[in-house]
Amino acid sequence: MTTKVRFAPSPTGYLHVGGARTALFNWLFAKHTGGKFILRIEDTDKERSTEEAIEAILASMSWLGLDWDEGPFYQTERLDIYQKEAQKLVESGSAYECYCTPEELEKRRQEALSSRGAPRYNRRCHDLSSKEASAYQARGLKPSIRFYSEDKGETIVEDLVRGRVVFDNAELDDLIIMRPDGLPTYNFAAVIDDLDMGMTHVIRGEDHLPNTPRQIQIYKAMEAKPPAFAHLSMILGEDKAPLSKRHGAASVEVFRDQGYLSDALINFLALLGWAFDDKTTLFSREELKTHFGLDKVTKSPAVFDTAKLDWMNGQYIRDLSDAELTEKLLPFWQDAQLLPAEEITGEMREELIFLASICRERLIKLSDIIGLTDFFFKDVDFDERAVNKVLKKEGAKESLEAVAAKLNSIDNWSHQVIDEELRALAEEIGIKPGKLFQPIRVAISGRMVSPPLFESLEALGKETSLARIDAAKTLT
RNA sequence: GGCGCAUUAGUCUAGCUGGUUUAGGACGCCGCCCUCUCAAGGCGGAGAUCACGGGUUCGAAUCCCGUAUGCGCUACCA
Repeated sequence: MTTKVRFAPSPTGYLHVGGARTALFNWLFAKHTGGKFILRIEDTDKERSTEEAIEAILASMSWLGLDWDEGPFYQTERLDIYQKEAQKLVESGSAYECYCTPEELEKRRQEALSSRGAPRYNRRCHDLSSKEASAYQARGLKPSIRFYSEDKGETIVEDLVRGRVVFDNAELDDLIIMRPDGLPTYNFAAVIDDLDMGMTHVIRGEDHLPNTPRQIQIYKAMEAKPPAFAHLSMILGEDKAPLSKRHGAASVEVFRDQGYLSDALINFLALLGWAFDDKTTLFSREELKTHFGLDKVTKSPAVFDTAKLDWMNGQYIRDLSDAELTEKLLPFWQDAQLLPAEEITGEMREELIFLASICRERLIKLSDIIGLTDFFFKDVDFDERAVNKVLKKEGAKESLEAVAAKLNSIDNWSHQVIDEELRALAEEIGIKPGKLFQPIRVAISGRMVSPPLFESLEALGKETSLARIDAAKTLT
C-alpha cells in the first residue's frame, strides 16, 4: 500500500513554525515511504480565512522546499461533497438537524459550567417532530446538523507516537458537523476529505488528539476505515508557553527575512521532536528522507531554541560556496540600499564574492552581512567609542602616518602584500602588530570590529583606503 | 470543573523489550590554544539525586500506582 499524507493548514495567518514542523514531518514521511504528500487549505472559517494568508502559506511552503504532489485543495470548493455526506448521515440516523441558536447554546453552556456540570449538548433537537421542525423553519430558522455520537463504551485511538489512548464515549457530545449556512465544521470536513482523498496516515499537532475519537466515530458511522494517526507535540517558546508572535519570530517568513537558510530551518525543525540516533545533529534533506520515521518521534513538547538554530544556520552558511553565498546575500544588500536593485555582473560581482568570502565565518544570519560590510559601500560612520579608544590614543596619529606612507608605496595591492608590508612596518617601528593594525581598522571601517583587515584594505582599494586613513588623522 | 497528553542538565535529545550508564551526543555556558579585531576552528571543563512520592524486583531513568506542574480539548476555530 502506498502511503498518502497531507498538511492541512487553515489560512488565518502566516505559516507558523509549528505548522511548518507538521508539514515537514508529513513531507518526510511521504518521501521516506515513497508516498504522496498533499496540501489542503482548510478555509471553512469564513471570518478568519484570508487570501493573503493563503499566499503567505504557499510562499513559505515553497521557500522551505516542501513541495506537494496534489493540491492545494480548498474546502470551500468542496461544499457540495460535505452537504451530500452530511445528508447521508442524517438519513442513516447518525446525524440530525438542530435548531438551537448559538445564543441559546452559549447560555446553557454557562449555566452548566456555573452549576459544576459538564457543558454538554443536551440533545434537545434530537427527537424533533416534523411539526416542530416546520415551526422553526416558519420562523426563518435554518438548522445546523449535529452528529449523533455514541455515548456508551469507549473509543480507542491507536496513536503512532503516543500509543493507545482511550476515551470514554460518555465524554463526547453531539458535535455540529454542518453550520446553518452550509459550511462544514472542522471535525467533519477533515474526516470527509481525509477519506475522499485517500489518506493512509494523519500526522498533525497534539491539539487534535482529543478530536480524534470524535472523528473515529464519524468514520464508523460512515462505515469507513479510519487512517492511522500520529500526533506531534507542541512547540514552545523560551518561557515554555506555546510559541506565538509574542515570542518574536514565530512565522517562517520572518526567519526567511532575517536570513536563515531554509536548509538550516528544516534541519532544526526536524530535530524538534525527532532524533535519528544519539550522535547526529546535521542532516541534509536526503539524509532526513532516508532516516525519518514516526517511531522515532518524541512525545514531549519542545522549546524552540533560537541559539541552536543560529549555530546551525552558521554551519549551513559555511557550507555554501562563495558564489552561492553571494547569491543569497544580494537581496540583503539590495534591501539595505547598499546595492542597486538591478542584476549585478562582471567585476562588481567578483568583488562581492570576495566580500562574501571574507565574511562567511562571521555570519550567523545572512542579514548580518549589512553591519559587517556597509563601510565598503558608503562613507565611514564612526563609532564614538572606537574613536576614543583607538584613534585618540597616544601615537595613533604617528602610526597612521607611517601606515599611509607604507601603503602608498605598495604597487601590487593585494592582501598578501599588504599583510607582509604592514608586519614589516610594525617591526621597524617596534610596536606590536595588533597595536598598529587597530587604528587602521577604525580608520577604514569606523569600528573596532571588522572583517579581516588586509582583505578589507584590498577590497576597498588603495585610493579609498589611503583617503580614509588620511581623513581619520583629523580625529586623533 | 471534566477528559486527555507530557515530565532525562538552561535548551534539543539518546537510552525506556529493567543490569554492559561512573546517564551518551548537540546547542548554550566557562577555560585554554590559534589569532590583526570579531568570528570560525581545535582542545578541555562545569552542568542531570533521570519532576516528586510510594511500590514491584536481588537490581529501575527504564515496569505499576499516586501527587505536582505544564499544555491541550471541552466552539456554528481549526
